Amino acid sequence: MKFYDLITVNSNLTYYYIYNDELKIVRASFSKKIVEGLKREENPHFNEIFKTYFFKRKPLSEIEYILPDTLTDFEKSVLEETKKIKFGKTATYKEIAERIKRPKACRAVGNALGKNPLPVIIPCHRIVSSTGPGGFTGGIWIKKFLLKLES
DNA sequence: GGTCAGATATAGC
DNA sequence: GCTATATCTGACC
Repeated sequence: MKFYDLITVNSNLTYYYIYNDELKIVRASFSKKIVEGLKREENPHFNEIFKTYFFKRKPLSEIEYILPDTLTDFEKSVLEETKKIKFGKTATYKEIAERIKRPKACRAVGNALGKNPLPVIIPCHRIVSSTGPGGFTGGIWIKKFLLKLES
């Protein structure tokens, strides 16, 4: 059984997350679409963690989550490296590519991050292009908002 | 400013 | 199944 809950960040930004009965996050998004058909079950534990991040601007606590097993090793590596980026820091697509021994696979890195099932928890917004802000699924303004939040 | 490289997914044949 | 095309890019021409 899966449930979801949400955090209202501001008037036009809401963070939705889905968790299972083992209290592990399985999916998150800034779009309402991923939670359609699911039952909302408020969860004080996760709620508190996300509130601390969004409103007190503190690093996200360790959160238990499950990555879909449909991800390839390459994608898992990308997400793992991304997760190592500290609060307030940024990295480039190239740096991630180099860390997973694929220095020329920077474009593939972008692709993997674009499919990131757990935005914020896996801080894909901290990955920027060397030529500009890069992109962000759902809107670049969300990325800018998150970076500003951490600055 | 165009092109190609790298991993993957999806669409079309 | 294979080819073409599209991605949150970067390097080299």
